[in-house]
Amino acid sequence: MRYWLMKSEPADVSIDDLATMPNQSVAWYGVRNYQARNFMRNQMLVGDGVLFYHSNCKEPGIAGIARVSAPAYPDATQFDPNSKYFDPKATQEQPRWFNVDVQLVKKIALISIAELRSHPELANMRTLQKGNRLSITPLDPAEWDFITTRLVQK
DNA sequence: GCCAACGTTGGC
DNA sequence: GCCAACGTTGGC
Repeated sequence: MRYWLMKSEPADVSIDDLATMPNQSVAWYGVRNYQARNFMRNQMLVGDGVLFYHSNCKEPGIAGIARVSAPAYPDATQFDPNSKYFDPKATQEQPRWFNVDVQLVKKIALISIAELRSHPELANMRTLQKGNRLSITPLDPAEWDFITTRLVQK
């Protein structure tokens, strides 16, 4: 069992959007970075813990707790010429991009990036490092525990 | 809107 | 295989 932080732009898919999806589950489509793809394809398992993070928005931060609900499979948007995620070099026989499904566990009161930065326990979180842009990052179990037991409001 | 940081592309 | 140029990310 691993733990992950996954960034989503709320203008695209927000925590409230996730809550309205069938089974409160969504395909994590659109990842076009090899490192993030490899995390999904090679390491993520059903049941892994996910922090759902709102990025590139007015109030960046952790907006909810989620879980991996399906193992990686080819990202459908790479085959769709009308999608902004279309990849002409991808084929059905040799897909280039993969995604897992992510399911809501619960929405939480937003934990802002400023709050995350204020805790020394979280100083090594990759999302908080200068220049980090990776949209999927592994979390230490200690970081997951700290956030889900100390920072999530009851 | 700015811009630092980073990943990808493509000419050589 | 190097590396400059370019495009993107994402907090501020």
